[in-house]
Amino acid sequence: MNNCSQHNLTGMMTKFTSACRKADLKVTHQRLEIYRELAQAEDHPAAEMLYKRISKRLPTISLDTVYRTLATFEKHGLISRVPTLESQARFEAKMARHHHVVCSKCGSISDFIWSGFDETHLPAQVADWGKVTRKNIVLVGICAACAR
Amino acid sequence: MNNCSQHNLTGMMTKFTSACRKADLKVTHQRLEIYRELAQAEDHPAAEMLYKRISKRLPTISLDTVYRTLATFEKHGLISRVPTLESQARFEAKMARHHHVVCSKCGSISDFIWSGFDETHLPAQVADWGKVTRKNIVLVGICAACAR
DNA sequence: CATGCTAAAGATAATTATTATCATATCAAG
DNA sequence: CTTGATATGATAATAATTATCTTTAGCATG
Ligand SMILES: [Mn+2]
Ligand SMILES: [Mn+2]
Ligand SMILES: [Zn+2]
Ligand SMILES: [Zn+2]
Repeated sequence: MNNCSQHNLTGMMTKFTSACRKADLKVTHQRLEIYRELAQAEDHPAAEMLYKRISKRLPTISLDTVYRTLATFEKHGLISRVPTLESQARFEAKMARHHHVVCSKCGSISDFIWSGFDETHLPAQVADWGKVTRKNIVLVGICAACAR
Repeated sequence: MNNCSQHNLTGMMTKFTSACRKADLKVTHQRLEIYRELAQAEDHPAAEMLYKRISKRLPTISLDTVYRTLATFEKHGLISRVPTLESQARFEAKMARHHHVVCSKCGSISDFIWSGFDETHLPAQVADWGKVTRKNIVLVGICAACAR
């Protein structure tokens, strides 16, 4: 788990920049740093955590900017919010289809892929409900570290 | 969707009462009302929403009691918290295995069952991560009502 | 490469969601 | 009915997120 090293960062940054241009979003220093930090994070950080990490390099950034920027990115489909059981929102820049395991003890979130599931058709009753845009699996359990 | 009328309420209340006794939880008026309200709700209400509904019948109840009681119930496995993308926690008393569809427009949460999925084995990599206790699917999309 | 328009950032404060503290009330055992 | 432990309600605190408003800085244009 979590050993799939993220696609090359420089490539992601280039794509990010052009996506901003396309979406009429200004490519600011803050946005670049927030995106970069999230893109290289493997732990699905919350806004507060991202803020702490970015502050080291960019001490003038405000927490509010992090929140607003994440919301903007999400709206434009540049990042996504991870479904969780806690009250704090968690984010990721990895947009490739994958799923999550959450440790109910330490709150860590890890990725896993399951193409077999991705290819399966949803049960018929779901079609009546409306139009599904994302299929996420959220496993909950106790990670190896927490199980000691 | 959502047409599976909840198992008979009286039965749920009886089971709830004996579960409380077994767990050394006092069977208070408030706990009964909170559980009853949640058991008959089909919409996975947040604490605030439950509070509003219960207040009509029990005007002296406090929001804090609702929060504490839900936390207690959850700890004892009497109810569960629904994974969501929003910052407000949502709950349900239905403990039978099932999954959720979330409307990203109106925030409504509906149930669906998928025994085919429930019986499938998880991919091998997950076993290395730790011990999984719950497998939830969270579909995100636009419900028929919101799609107009 | 200066100028000006406009979106974005930062400071500040306000909301919203949830949790803690503590005095009083209530459950349930004897 | 008395008693002792627990739960509740009042109050206040904390955590998470969002709004307002002034200043700053992308970036298009000449
Ligand atoms: Mn992920
Ligand atoms: Mn449900
Ligand atoms: Zn853990
Ligand atoms: Zn809807």
